Amino acid sequence: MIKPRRGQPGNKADTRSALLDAAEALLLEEGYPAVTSRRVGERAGANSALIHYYFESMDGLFVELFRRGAERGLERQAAALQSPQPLWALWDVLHDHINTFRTVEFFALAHHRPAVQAEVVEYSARYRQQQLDVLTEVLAGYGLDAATWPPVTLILLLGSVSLLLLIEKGMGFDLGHAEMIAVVEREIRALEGDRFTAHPALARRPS
Amino acid sequence: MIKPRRGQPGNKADTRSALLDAAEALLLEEGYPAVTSRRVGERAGANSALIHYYFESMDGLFVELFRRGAERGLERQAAALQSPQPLWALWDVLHDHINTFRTVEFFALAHHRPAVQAEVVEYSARYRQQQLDVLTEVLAGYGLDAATWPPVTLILLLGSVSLLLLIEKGMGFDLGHAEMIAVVEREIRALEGDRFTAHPALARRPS
DNA sequence: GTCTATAGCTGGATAGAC
DNA sequence: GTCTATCCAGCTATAGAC
Repeated sequence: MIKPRRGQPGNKADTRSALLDAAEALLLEEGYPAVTSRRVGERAGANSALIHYYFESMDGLFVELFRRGAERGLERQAAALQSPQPLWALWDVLHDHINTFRTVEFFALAHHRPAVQAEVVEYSARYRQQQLDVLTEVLAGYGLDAATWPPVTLILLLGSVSLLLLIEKGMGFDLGHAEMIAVVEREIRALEGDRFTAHPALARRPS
Repeated sequence: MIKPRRGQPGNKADTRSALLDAAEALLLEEGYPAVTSRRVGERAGANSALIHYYFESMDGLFVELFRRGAERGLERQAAALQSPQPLWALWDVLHDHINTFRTVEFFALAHHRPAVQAEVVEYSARYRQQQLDVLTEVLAGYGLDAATWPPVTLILLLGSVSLLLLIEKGMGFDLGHAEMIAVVEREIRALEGDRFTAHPALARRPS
């Protein structure tokens, strides 16, 4: 449990990862303005000058950080979509607050760092396309009329509702949230039936 | 059309407003990180020290700026809700990209300025309550079953969809947006009938 | 690879003249 | 009220020793 410092034996070449990990922790705990070269270096137990050695610039660090998280998210979503109940699984993934917090911070960052924006747009398209590829067939299998409810609209509804709910909840405001969640889950149930297993987040929570 | 400088006759005591206007312009054009004391002062044709004279701190400026805009928005929303077609009118108001951009910037700001967060939460509640007060009756009048579709859920759906669409559009990403808008407007039409008048934004646009 | 040291800039805030 | 001048802090980035 000793926090290893860089440059010691046994910790060779993962300074790069340590910097990314430190940046991610700061991003989640305090938001992107807290992700400065000095603080990232300090938190990683390394020198801030190394950020420029590994990533060229703060822009490079942010882009790399976003990519790493987005790739993980895509894999996680792909796994969820392969569940026997892809709608429930997708709802659970979207409803994860850590993921959403990350997303919101990068949306905000994208406003002012063109390099980040390009990355966010590219991965947004990949996320949505992946959802579409799987759910188009699944929803047709549920007997949903694609002319009336194009799959992409259900995807957007799920995504937008969970985003807004999590943003608001993060600020300590939740007027109407319970009703909204009840309605969403009722509609999922109408298509996909009752959840087979418990909500992963609940299952993971110690009783 | 001459940009007046502070301190000249005929422009007496509105330096305060000029500072707020400058801050707002910067916020909308470049996002909140561009709203610095120096730049606000410069843009307002005034001295940056005056920000501390009028608002005590940058925090004070942001809070005041948010309040001013939020009050205007509330009035605008109240007017929309009194329309003969309140759902169409609300959809139009929510769909306004300037307003939404403002909102998103302040959501982001709220993450790191507790004073701003408190303000955002308070006004969020007032917005939603105002929507509820009017639409609860209206929707009942349309014959909508409140047990199945509580009014607050429709309000949240409209709000969340327009927020996500505008965020994405702002980044140059709009996969599925057309389908989503078509579905939303179809559902509004089912409740409230065809729009009586053209979309205000379209009506305002020069041919 | 990792460090120290530092240049160069921009920010918020305040003191005090007018 | 409005300005100038200034303090102090924090940031990114780079040069160069080890």
